[in-house]
Amino acid sequence: MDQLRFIKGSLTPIILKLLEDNGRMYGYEMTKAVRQMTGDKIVITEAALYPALHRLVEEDLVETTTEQVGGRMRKYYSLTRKGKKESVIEINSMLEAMSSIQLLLTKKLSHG
Amino acid sequence: MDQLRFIKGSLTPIILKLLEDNGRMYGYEMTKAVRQMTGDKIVITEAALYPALHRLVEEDLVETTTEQVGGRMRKYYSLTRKGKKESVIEINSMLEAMSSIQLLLTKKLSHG
DNA sequence: TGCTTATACCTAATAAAATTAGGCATAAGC
DNA sequence: GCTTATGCCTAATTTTATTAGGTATAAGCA
Repeated sequence: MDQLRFIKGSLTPIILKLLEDNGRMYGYEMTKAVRQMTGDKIVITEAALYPALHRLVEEDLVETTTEQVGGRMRKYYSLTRKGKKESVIEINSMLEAMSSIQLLLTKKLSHG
Repeated sequence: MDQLRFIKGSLTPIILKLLEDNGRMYGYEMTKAVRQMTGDKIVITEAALYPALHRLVEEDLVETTTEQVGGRMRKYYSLTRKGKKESVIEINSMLEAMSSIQLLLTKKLSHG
């Protein structure tokens, strides 16, 4: 069981879903959560995650609060009001698209 | 019913599936086939398709034969022996990845 | 006849998003 | 004292699609 291909474009909806379900999370926690929940099948690297989070902040879908925990800083990310609306759309749009692709890849594509 | 988001990375497996099922096809035919089969929900543009086909030829997964039909040239693409093996892997890998992402986006992602 | 649409191939420039390959620092485990 | 885990991040590159076209033949219709 090695790691699956990571589907490009799925990172943003995954982040939004995590925040939708958990209220707030910090980056490192997200990477661990996804690994754990998928048994390492889906691995979100920090190099992909942080730029994606910063994009979401830029788009005003996500906001941050920073806290000191132990001797380290933790930056919590959570959905803005706009982000809560958009995440529903984004997640459903991704799911619909994947269903169509699955159909294409599953059924016999005879043509002619 | 407008057009869905196109999932990045799905184009190659879709091409391979089309060729697997139909033996050989030409580019324009593929764009029409996918539109028709998905009711325009998935639209493969020629600007994405042709570079992808050329990449597959470069990788020796796909080969071409050119025929004159009417007054126009048609370039047929088909799987090489290597392409037939790889397409099974590629398609299954994509399907597995999508299943995992669907689970992530569907179930409650509580953490902690 | 002349205009538009369909067929059929393609490229160039750009943008978007991930990968590769790190850096930096604190804390915990052995 | 060394390694692993926690926790943030960036820069350069690569991959892949989008935007915006070009070229040409054939068919449909007014």
